[in-house]
Amino acid sequence: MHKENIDGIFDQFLENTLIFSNKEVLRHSYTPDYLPHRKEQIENIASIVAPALKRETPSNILIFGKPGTGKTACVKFVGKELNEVASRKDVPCAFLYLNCEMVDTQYRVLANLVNHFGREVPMAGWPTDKVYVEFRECIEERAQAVIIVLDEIDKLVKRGGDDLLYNLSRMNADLQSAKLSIIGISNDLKFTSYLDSRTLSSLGREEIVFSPYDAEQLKDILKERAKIAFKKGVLSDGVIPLCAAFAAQEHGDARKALDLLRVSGELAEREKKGKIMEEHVKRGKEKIEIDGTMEVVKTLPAQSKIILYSVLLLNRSKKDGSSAGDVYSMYKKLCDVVGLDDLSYRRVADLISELDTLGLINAVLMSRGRYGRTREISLAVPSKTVEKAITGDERMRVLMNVSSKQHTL
DNA sequence: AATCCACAGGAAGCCCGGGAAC
DNA sequence: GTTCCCGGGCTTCCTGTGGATT
Repeated sequence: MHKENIDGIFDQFLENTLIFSNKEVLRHSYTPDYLPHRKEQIENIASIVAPALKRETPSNILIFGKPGTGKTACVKFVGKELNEVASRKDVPCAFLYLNCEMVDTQYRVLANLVNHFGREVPMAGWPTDKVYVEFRECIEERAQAVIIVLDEIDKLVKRGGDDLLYNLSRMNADLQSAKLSIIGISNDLKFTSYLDSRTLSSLGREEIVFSPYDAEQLKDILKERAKIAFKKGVLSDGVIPLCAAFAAQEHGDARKALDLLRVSGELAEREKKGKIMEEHVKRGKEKIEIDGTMEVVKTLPAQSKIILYSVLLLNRSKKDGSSAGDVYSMYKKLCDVVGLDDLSYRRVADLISELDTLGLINAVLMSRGRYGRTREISLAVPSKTVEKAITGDERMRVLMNVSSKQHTL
């Protein structure tokens, strides 16, 4: 009897998929078999990488493009094909993918690579050069052609991993039989300015740019996925164009378009509607924005939460943006209220920059002439959402009692 | 033209914890 | 245990700077 009950609970969710037939297709982890409007780039990458199959060294590649322009998907696609051909023809060839957002230091990248070949290297503890030696032995041993994909390579470089790139790009010279080449993927066009010129000339032998999708192209992408993702006839006509139009506004980000389509579907499903309407897309857009900021703010470290709350309070009492100095003195007061030690100005300045890159605040460098140079800081997301997310944290609850009037400067 | 504000942001170094090796 | 190495968070000290005011 109990069992029946439990089954019943899940049946409710499993059977009621009026909308989706395969939701996975709409997630970004999914690599599709067909990438509309990227034929040129795929062929380009493939032609550069192809020498690996003839036991020659492929040139290194740098790939640039805004988020959601299909860089990762294309590279992974080529990699998959390459691995297939290589194993069919019995050519020793390895195509390794690493995301430098997670694996963001020289040591960790190397350790990851070596572990990939089945040798054990601890994730900490060894001197770096020892890991280098290990890596070289790995690939020499099998006389492999190794293609390393470093996704979000700009993150690695900004955190001081440029040594790694230098060393890797130079390594080819003293390899006996193995071949090594690197594909770097970056969102940031200017990241090359952080690189040593020798590294750059080797790494950027080939450059490929992925331009943002326009609304028409996004429509094609969405249509392609929608075929697999949804049951027949659940999409009303305006849905895909609307998703595409919203995403086109946001720099042609295909991921956002897919997210929007998925969330719209989920909304429709939750309401037990058999059809996704344009209205679902509009609400879906709001939901994504709010959920996104909630999540980001909630996971912020305590110090950053206090800084963000300072910006919020200052924004409420002033019309224009506040200076970094204002934020800091407010921050110190709030630290006192919460009962946390305050950090140095220098440190807070860095945390402010982080909040800026997260898109939670806008920090614009302004020169006020005689009155100095400072960043004018304002909130970039709805203050209600931020307030809700921060005061949801037990430790921050006392901040609810602080009104902006009490603490104007 | 010189001054000078209110910071920006680089460099160096400290301290800690995680982990390996001896 | 002691002694290494790595990397993150943080502080201290520092030099650099756009432009309104003098």
